[in-house]
Amino acid sequence: MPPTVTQPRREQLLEAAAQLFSSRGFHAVGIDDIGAAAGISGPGVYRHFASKQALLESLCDRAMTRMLDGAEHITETAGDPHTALESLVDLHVAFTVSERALIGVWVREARSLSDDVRRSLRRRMRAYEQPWLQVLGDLREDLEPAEVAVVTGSTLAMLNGTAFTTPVVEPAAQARLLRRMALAALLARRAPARRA
Amino acid sequence: MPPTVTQPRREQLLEAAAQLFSSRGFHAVGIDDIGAAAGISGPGVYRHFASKQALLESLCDRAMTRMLDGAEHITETAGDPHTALESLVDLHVAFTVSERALIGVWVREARSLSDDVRRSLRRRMRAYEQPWLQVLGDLREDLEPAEVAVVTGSTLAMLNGTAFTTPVVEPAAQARLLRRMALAALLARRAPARRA
DNA sequence: CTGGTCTGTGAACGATCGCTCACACGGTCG
DNA sequence: CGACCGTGTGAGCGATCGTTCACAGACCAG
Repeated sequence: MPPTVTQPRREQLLEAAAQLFSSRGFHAVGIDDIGAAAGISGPGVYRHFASKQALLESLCDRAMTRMLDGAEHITETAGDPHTALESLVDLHVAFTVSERALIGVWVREARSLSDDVRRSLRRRMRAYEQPWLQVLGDLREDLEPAEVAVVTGSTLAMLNGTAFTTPVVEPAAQARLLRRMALAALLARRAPARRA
Repeated sequence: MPPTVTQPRREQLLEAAAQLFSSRGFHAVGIDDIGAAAGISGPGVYRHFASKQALLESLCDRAMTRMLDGAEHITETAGDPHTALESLVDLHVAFTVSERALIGVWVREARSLSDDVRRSLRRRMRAYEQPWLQVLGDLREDLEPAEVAVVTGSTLAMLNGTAFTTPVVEPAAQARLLRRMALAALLARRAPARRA
């Protein structure tokens, strides 16, 4: 076994909190639980974070930052709309696989944020959705802008939903399935292809 | 205006709790809030429910019962697999529209239930998904059973996800969109139909 | 009228929990 | 060495909140 490089305490706390908040919920997790999961106990957490709220804010901020970092990279290398959409889907699917806990926290615990922080994060979320709306608006001229938004939001909800179910197939296979489903949902026009 | 028939207090409490739990979260809502929203105050709630937990259990039980009631009705009148699947989708879409609050409570607050109750409800949820797995297994011979389960769960997650977003188009239009997306996602095989 | 049940109230209790505080230990610097 | 700083601890405070309790009015039966 290679020598285990111990992460800085702050990082341990963030990962512990992500796991705990995601599985048990923000209000059901105590400061003592978080500290214990990171190897210290109780009030030691306050040497690294100002409050339990601040921990939650750091987690949601981190989730949003990581999503935006990837999305920015996509829009730069934009090809034709269809491949761009495929790239966006692939990116988000990969994110739901690699950052399950962060997704779960963001989706389920955003309500527990202060109004200011929640508004700010929602703004950044809209920025994340912007390329989706742009690309899908080009591909789906049969839809009004509001409908494009609904389709985008529902697709993201489907992908994010995997953070709430225990995985039952290997991650790669699940990613392929989700990719196909997402693209089908995004591009579904009237009279979906029906096979004999 | 017809004379307003005042609902029994117990029903007022359930609806108030559904709204509050769904929008603010179980732990963030106080007994006083629930009572106030139902026209009584604080401890009066305990004349109708044994505890706050019991209220949550009643709500989740009600959500599951209403879902199962409808699903049972479908499997009786089963036609060919494809129309059966369409009926299942239509039913669930209608449910997400008419029972937004209950869906939100069930999806986000199931963690706050006792282990016993949660297990029982999860069992009933599997019963609800059973016809989906049956029908979809017939239609998608390219998938293994575990994959059929993933596709079903993801589709339901997409539909349920609408409980978390403020509706932006009229309900009927949203229902049509969701129906088409769900069917496309459920039936998406490799190489989704690509248009010029 | 009298006794009983149902439903409501305000006051208060008890437990939980986020958070603060006084203190301790190990490093580093002058 | 001694001062300081970063990091940890256990004890305890203060507030919130679910819950209980004693009591009161409405309604009904006998």
